[in-house]
Amino acid sequence: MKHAPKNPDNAFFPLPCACANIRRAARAVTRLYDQELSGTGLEATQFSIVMALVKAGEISQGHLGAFLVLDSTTLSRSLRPLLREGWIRSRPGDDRREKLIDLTPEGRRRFSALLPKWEKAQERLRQAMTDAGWDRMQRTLADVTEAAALARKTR
Amino acid sequence: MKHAPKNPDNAFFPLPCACANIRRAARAVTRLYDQELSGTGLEATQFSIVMALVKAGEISQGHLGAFLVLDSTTLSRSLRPLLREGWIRSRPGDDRREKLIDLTPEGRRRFSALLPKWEKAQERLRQAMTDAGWDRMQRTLADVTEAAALARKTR
DNA sequence: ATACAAAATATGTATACACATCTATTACCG
DNA sequence: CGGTAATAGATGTGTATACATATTTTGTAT
Repeated sequence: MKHAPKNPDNAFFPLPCACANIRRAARAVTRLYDQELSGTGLEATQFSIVMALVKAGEISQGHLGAFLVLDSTTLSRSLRPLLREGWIRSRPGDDRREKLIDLTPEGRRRFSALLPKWEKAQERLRQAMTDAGWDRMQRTLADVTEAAALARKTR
Repeated sequence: MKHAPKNPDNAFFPLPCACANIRRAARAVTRLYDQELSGTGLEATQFSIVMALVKAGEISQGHLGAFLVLDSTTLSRSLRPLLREGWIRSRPGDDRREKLIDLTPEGRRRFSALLPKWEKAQERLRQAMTDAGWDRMQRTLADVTEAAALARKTR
C-alpha cells in the first residue's frame, strides 16, 4: 500500500516579509492555473500577456511591459514563443524604435477557445475562498501593485 | 533637458484574472525589495529562503519546498548560489535520500546584518499603503495561498 | 528475504524575469 | 542644422521556476 509522506502538514505559516508572502502566494496560484491550462499551449504567464493584448489591442512592447509591470526588455524574449506559435504578430511603429504588438486573428480565436479552462481554474480558486475573501484579494492586489510601483519610483 | 516618456500614465487596470493580478503584484513588490537589497548579496528570493531557514532551523529540502510552495527539485538549483556563497550548508539525513539544509553561522550573521535593509523596503511599501490595507494584504495572502494549495490538491 | 511501490533528490529542458550594456532612433537645445 | 541626451528595444548573463525523467534509498506486502 501507499506510505504516508513524512510531511502531511499543510500549514503555510505566514512570514513577516510581505515579499516572501506574495511570491509564495503567486507560486501557489500559478500552479493551480497551470494545472488547468495544461495542454492548451499557453501557461499562466503567456495567458496573462494574451489577455492583456485582448484588452489593449495593438500596443507597443514598452507600454505592454508598463501595464504588466514587466521589464520591457524581458518581453523581448517572453514574446518569442507567442510569435513562434502564431498567437501574436509585431510591426514597427511610426517611431521606428517601437515595436507594436498585436494578436493575430488566429490567436484571438484560440484565446476564446481556451477561456473555459481559465474560468475553471478561476472558479476552483474562488470556491476555495469565501466571496468576501475573493473581493478582498482583488482589491488588495490592486492596492499593493499601485503602492509598490509608487514606492519604488519615489525612491 | 529630459523628455517626458510617452507613457506617463500610472494606472494598473485590474485584470479579471486573479493569477495575472497576483503575478503582477509579486513582480512589483519584488522590484521594490530588490532595489533595497541590492548590493547585500541576497535578492528577494534567496532572502526568503534564508529567512525561512532562520525560522525553521535545519530542515530537509523537501520540507523547505513545501513550506515555500516551491517544487523541491527547484530548490536543488536555487540553493546552489547560497551554498556557493557560504550562507547555508547541507548534510544527508538519517534517511539518506534526504538532504538537510541549514544556515551557516556566518550566514546567520550576515542575515542579521542586512535585516535593516529589508525593513526599509518593508517600511517603504507599508507607508505607500494604509495600515488597514497592509493588514488586509497579509491576511489575504495567507488566505489565497491556503486556498490555491487546497484547490490544487483537491483536483 | 525478495520484489515492487513510493519517496527524495538530481538533471534535462523550457520558460520567466531582472539588470547592464549595446544599437538605433528620436527629441531637444543652442 | 548639428550635437547631445534620452528612449525603445535586443542581447549577455545570472537567477527563478516548473515538470518529466532518472537514480538512489526506503517501506511494505508476500
